[in-house]
Amino acid sequence: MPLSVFEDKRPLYQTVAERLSTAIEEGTYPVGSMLPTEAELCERFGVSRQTIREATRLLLQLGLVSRHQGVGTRVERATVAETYVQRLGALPDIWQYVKETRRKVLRVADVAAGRARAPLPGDPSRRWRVLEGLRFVGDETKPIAWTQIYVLPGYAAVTDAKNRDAVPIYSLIERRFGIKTQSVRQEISAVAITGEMASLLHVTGGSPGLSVLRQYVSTQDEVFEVSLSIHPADRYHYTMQLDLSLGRHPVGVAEPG
Amino acid sequence: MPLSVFEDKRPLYQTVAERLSTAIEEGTYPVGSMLPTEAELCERFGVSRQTIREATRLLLQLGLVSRHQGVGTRVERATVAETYVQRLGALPDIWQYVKETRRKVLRVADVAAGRARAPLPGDPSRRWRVLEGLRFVGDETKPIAWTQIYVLPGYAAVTDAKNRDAVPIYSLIERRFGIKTQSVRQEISAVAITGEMASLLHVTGGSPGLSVLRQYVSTQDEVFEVSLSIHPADRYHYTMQLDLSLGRHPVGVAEPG
DNA sequence: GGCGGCTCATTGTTCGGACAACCTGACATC
DNA sequence: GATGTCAGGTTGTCCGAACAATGAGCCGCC
Repeated sequence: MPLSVFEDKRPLYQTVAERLSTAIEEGTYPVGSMLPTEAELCERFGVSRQTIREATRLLLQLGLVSRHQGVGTRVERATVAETYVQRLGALPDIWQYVKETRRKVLRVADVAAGRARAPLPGDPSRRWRVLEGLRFVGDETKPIAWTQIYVLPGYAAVTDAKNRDAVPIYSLIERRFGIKTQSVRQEISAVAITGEMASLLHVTGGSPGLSVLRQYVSTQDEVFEVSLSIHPADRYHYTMQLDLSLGRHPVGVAEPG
Repeated sequence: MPLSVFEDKRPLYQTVAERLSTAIEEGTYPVGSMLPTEAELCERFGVSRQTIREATRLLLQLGLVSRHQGVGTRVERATVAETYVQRLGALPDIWQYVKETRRKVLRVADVAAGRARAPLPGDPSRRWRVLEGLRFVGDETKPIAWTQIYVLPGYAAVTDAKNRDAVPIYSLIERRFGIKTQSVRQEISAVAITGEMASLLHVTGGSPGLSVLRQYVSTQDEVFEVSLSIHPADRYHYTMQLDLSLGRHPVGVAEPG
């Protein structure tokens, strides 16, 4: 079982890592079971503990194993995780147009969650601050979107901020209240643009529109902002790219095992 | 400059890493410059090289520095990269319904890129194989989508496969020709459903629909499949979640510096 | 039975040392 | 000027060793 002296230009720990990952894939060490202890691996491969730790560190990065002090090294997966991810440098990239557009607020009001146009989480009788308006690009007179932004009452103060129309609301809330956006949920669908909204957007009634609903979730797991945008079909489309990504991709927050 | 004996329960290398990252953020070591050599850092902090390497390994994982054998350790960023990512366990998750739906192909033909309904890359005169049909969910008689799938002529053979209607086409191509999907570009927009498509989808002419256009790019950087789906507004919406992610996020392939 | 403390196995951290691999720049050579 | 060679410096790899931190299980006490 000790490593052969031949055949190897690569570092020792890489060879060890490959042997281990092969063994894992072949079921020698089933998912959920424990890898031999570091001391035992040292003996088996005839290398130092440093080398074993460097090898298992590679497996760790690939998400194949997890190490637990006082317990041991557990096999988590048989094969490398493969995931497609959409990367955004920052949240504003969601709207690729956010920098070149301006917002015009038409109405500010308080509304009960149950009576809002957008689905708001929590108690239906809870009141949210809502900012309603239009979004324009450049000097165009035709708006690119009709928008509603719902803000939790506790953060409603930001709707009075001077730079309210120049900076994204979620960003104002983050700065003013020291919270951080943990995730954004989006729901995109098609709708018919009718009634007052149609005339505001300069389209004929019943025209198709793209509806984008977003929920901003803070690190405290609180939905602190919900936004709804309706775009005329010919003035906006949503593009994204998903890239293949290998390695460690925790599927959830729960610990495996 | 050596570390104080007091105040520290954390591992040494973490303290060192924090001191270094602070120095980087404050501009003591500007982006693009070289960190002191490991030997020098050992002296300055009064720790062993192992500790220094463990510390810089942390900075490495955060994307703050890069190490180059024979050269040194270079500062790459002043602050931690922050990114929002959408994770998909596997490509089929794009359609969360893919497993519960079935495809019915109405037409198979060859068409020049320039005359296709979907924008196809490359020479407009190049001919693609196109699979046109409907997608149903369960036993419903109303289709959930009208779809077109364009396949490069070289891979057109898969459109004759027995399990053509049960497995995603891109997956067939991957398996049969041994290629791998590197990325998927998506464009989502709203459209009006008219003409023949409206009657096939059982909606009245002019109804709003959600259009999803996808380009599948292989690891050889070749667009090998393009798909177009039109969904009636009330029968489908696209949901996704973007999660905050810290650490190393190479924006491009190019090497920094 | 349940609780607390003890022991023991295992990984985490840190030291000191040695040589290999690699890059850069200076120098010699053609 | 272009090319090859060499020396020096820097990170990469590997060894041996020791102690700390942690978690699981055992055991006794209440």
